[in-house]
Amino acid sequence: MPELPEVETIVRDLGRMMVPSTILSADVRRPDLIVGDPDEFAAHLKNREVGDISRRAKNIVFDLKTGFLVVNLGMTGRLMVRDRSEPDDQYTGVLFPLSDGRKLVYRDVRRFGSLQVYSPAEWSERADGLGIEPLSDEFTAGYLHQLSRKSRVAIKTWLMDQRRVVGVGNIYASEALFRAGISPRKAAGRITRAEAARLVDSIRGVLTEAIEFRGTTFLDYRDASGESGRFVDRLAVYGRDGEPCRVCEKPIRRIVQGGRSTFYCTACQRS
DNA sequence: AACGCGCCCTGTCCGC
DNA sequence: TGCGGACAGGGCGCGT
Repeated sequence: MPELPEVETIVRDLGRMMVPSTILSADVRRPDLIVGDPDEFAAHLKNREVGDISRRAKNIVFDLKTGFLVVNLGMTGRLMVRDRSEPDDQYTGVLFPLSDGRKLVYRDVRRFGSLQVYSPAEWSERADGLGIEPLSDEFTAGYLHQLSRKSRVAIKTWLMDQRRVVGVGNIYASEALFRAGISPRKAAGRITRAEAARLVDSIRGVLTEAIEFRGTTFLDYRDASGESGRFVDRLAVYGRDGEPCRVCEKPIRRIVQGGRSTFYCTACQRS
């Protein structure tokens, strides 16, 4: 569900709302969400001070000083801070009562998300194995161009593979390719150096703007207060099958790549 | 090695 | 109205 801008929005909200704070315990209602032993998970979360909350790829990372709580929202996961008295529903996966009378709630209808506790060494190894951050200085035209050389998959599918560049999912892959004027069907290995430069700028631009608008609520996404993201109004192609292109007015087309919907303008994205 | 596919799970919508 | 199929911001593990 959530891509980099949505996760970043939640991380910034949670930072304001719960740093510092203390997690009293973990009430695991849906054990299949926990990677590893749910009992060990709960044991590690007894009276843990939250030192820092950050993002790596699409993961929300709580620094508990003794280790890291890492939350991946999957498609429908939500992390919210609520008053302890507010009711929970059947989709509540894990409840974390806080020492100040509030609670951190993980809720997930489809349960594709996951929560895991890592030791500092385990987390640093895992984080090192992820692709680079698109908003970091490492993400350059040279990097993208070089790495895409040997791939024959479509560039849209390539962008969504988290082993090279993280954070870009189904919505922003389509949006970035539209901004760059590149067809989503073009083989990654045929992207030119100039196109790579445009794509890097487009990815950076669309992710940055989406963060400013607090993410895209297409269906399920909510921020840490339960509010929708406003970038949905700015989407150029995603979910606009048959509607006129905002630039040339030709109808936006939907195709399926790797089992996922892709949206693009056949006129504006010819290369 | 890279790639394509199936699967995890629940809800909603659309066509017959 | 009922039912089957497609589809929904992700990611992992498998076989080729």
